[in-house]
Amino acid sequence: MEYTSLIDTSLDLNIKPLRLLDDGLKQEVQSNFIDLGTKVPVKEEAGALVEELNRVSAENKKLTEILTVLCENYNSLRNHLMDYMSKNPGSIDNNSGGSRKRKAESTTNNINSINNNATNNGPSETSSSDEAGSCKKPREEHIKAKISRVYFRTEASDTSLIVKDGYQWRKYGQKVTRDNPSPRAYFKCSFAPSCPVKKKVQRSVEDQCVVVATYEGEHNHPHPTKMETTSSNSNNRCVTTLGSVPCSTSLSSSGPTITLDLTKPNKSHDQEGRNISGTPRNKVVDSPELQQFLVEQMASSLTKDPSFKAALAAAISGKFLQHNQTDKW
DNA sequence: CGGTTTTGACCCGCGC
DNA sequence: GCGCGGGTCAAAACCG
Repeated sequence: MEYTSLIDTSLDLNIKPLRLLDDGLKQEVQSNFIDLGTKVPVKEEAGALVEELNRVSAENKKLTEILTVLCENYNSLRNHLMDYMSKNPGSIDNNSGGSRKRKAESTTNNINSINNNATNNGPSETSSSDEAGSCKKPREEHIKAKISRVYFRTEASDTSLIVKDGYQWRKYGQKVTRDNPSPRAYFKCSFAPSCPVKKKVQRSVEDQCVVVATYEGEHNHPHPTKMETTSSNSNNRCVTTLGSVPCSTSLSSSGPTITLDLTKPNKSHDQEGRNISGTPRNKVVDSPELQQFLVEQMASSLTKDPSFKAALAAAISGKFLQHNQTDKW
C-alpha cells in the first residue's frame, strides 16, 4: 500500500493550526479578518492594506514555525517508531507489509489525522502492491498500484459521489460497507482496460461533508482535460498551485478548507498528485536536508503567494464566522 | 444507438 | 468449513 509509505504533509489549515496559537494571536488574527469587511476612508486604505499585509506576513511566519514544529515532531515520532520496531519486530504487523486489506480500510476515515500517512511511514512501510496483491489475478499482481487518497469537501446535501478530477470515470459498482452508512462507489477509468486506474469514493463517516476518494494505479494516458479538481459543486472548490506546491481550497458553506498537498516536491507527479517517477517518495523526504528544504519551500510558497493569502484570509475569516455559530471544527 | 449508471448476483479472501 | 463482507460482474435501465 503505497499511501502508507507516503508522507502526507497536507495541511488542513482549517482552524486547527490556530488552536496551536496563543490567545493573543487568535485575537489578532480574528481582528484582522473581521476588519477586512469594514469600510475605511480611502486615504487610510493604502496604509491599512500595507499594515494588513504585514500582519498576514507575520501570520505566515507563525504558520511556518508551526509547520517546522510539526515536521520536527514527525521526525521525532518516526524515530520513536523505528526504535520501537527495532526492539519489537513484528509488533505492528497490522500496518506493515502483511496488512490485511480490511484493516487498512479501517484507516480510511481518519480524516482528522493529517499525519496519518506520515506516522505509517517508516521501516515497516507497506508496498503499494499490498492492496493490489489482494487481487488474485496475476495480471494485476505485477502492477504496482499507486494508491493515493484525496479528501474533497462537498455540500452535505450533495449525495452524489461524483468527484470531478478531470479524468473520465465509469462507475461499475456501489456498495454499502459495514463501518460506514454512506455507500462506496467504485469507478474505473473510462480508458479501461488500457488504463488500469480505479477509484473508490465514499463519504467520511465522521464528516458527511468530506468525500474520500481513493485512487489505485496510475493513468497511462494524458490528462484528458485541464479541468480543475472540483467537487460536484464546482463553485465551491478550486485548485491552485502555490509555487511548486499544489493547493486545493474548499470554500463550501460548511466550512472552508485549505489543503496543501505537500507530497509533491517536484514535477514527478501527474495532475492528480500521484508520483509518476519511480522514486519512492519517502526516500525523498528521508533526508533531513531535503526535509528542511521542503519546509523552506513550503514556507516560501506560503509567504510569497498572494493567492494563498487570499485563500487563507477567506478560510480563516469564514471559519471565524462559522465558529460564531458552531464550534464543531 | 452507444455510452453510462444502477443494482442484484456472484466471487473470493479472511476470520472464526 | 462456513459465514461475513468487500470487490466485481453483467444485465437492465437510463440518457444524450
